[in-house]
Amino acid sequence: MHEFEKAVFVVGATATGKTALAHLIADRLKQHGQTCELVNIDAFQFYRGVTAGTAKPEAQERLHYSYHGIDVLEPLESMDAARYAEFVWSVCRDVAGRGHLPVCVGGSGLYLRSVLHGLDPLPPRHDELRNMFRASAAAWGWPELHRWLALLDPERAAQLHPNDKTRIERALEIYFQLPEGVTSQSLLTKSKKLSEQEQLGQTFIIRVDCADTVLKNRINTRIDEMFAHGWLDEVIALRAQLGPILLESQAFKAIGYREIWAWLDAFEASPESAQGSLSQIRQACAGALRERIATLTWQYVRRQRTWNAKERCDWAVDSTHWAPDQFSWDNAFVDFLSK
RNA sequence: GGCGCUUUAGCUCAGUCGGUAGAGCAGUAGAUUGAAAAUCUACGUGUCCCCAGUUCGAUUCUGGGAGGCGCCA
Repeated sequence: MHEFEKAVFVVGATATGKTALAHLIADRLKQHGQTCELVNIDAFQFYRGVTAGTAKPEAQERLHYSYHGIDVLEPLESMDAARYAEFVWSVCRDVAGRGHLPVCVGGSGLYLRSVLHGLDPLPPRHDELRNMFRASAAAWGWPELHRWLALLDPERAAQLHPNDKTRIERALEIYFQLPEGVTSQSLLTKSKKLSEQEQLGQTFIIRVDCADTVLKNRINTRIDEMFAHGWLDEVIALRAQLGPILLESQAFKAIGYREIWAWLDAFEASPESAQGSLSQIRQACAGALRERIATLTWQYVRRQRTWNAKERCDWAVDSTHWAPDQFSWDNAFVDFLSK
């Protein structure tokens, strides 16, 4: 099974330098006559208007490296992992058709997984069903829906904790879309460890990581840069344009957006807002809010590392002392490129 | 200087009508099959500010001291 021919993946936790490494690879290969095109595998960079907080590459970089998969959705639209994999595969085929090399960059574990290995043929996302389940859960609580699931799909229910609302909801959504007599478990074939699962093409996986203290500093610096790039104004504008419905959107699940929103609410409700100026808001952003966002980002790093540890790694790059001019190719990577 | 409040986990604070204590957040580990930067799970010994007194027993009561906050001077 080949969903795409040949692709390089640059993966790793946030702020470890995936993008810089991908650009370096593209530049070096260009010198040897090989053109790369970059493909975003980040679950938030595809939303238009949600920019400052998602560390998207600069506009010139997007052109220069022929980026795909950035700003392809409106802020209130949503994506799912299976659709996303289809998109990446088709982009990679196009890129290969031009004789270029696709380099996929990103840190979203489930999305990487679905691109690298594919997902089993379960029924798709179904928002009407989800809304029904959510209404029931609001009345009865998720443990009650878990008990219900235990009657309908006992095998799946046994795997899920009664509080795991995301997965209970998904399991019910699957159950109600399957023909009678077909169980979700009977459709599952991908139960092997990720590192042992079949690959859907010829892939080379580069994993970037960085020492904790350095990474924490980079995260802080990056958050400062995000605010300097107008993160706050971006949230203010989106809020005025689209309103509270944004809080329900997938795009706004990106770290920091809901936190900034809540801070704006609190600020407007406070007495200081009467004579409050934007500079006061910016000051506050440099304080407690910034801390909170750094904490959330670090927690995310930990989750990414837990996930990444289970995926194959062909070349581990340590970006702690990042020096592009001293960077040398890994032999396995050279072999992969020449194949 | 006087009066009041306060001192308990890395932080914010509960609580023990006297039997050595627990939430949230943080932290650590793990999970993850179409929301994934999401979501979920597990993990809690800390001179209960210090000294003395009462008591079988004090983090808890009493007295003194020290730090913090507030009000009055």
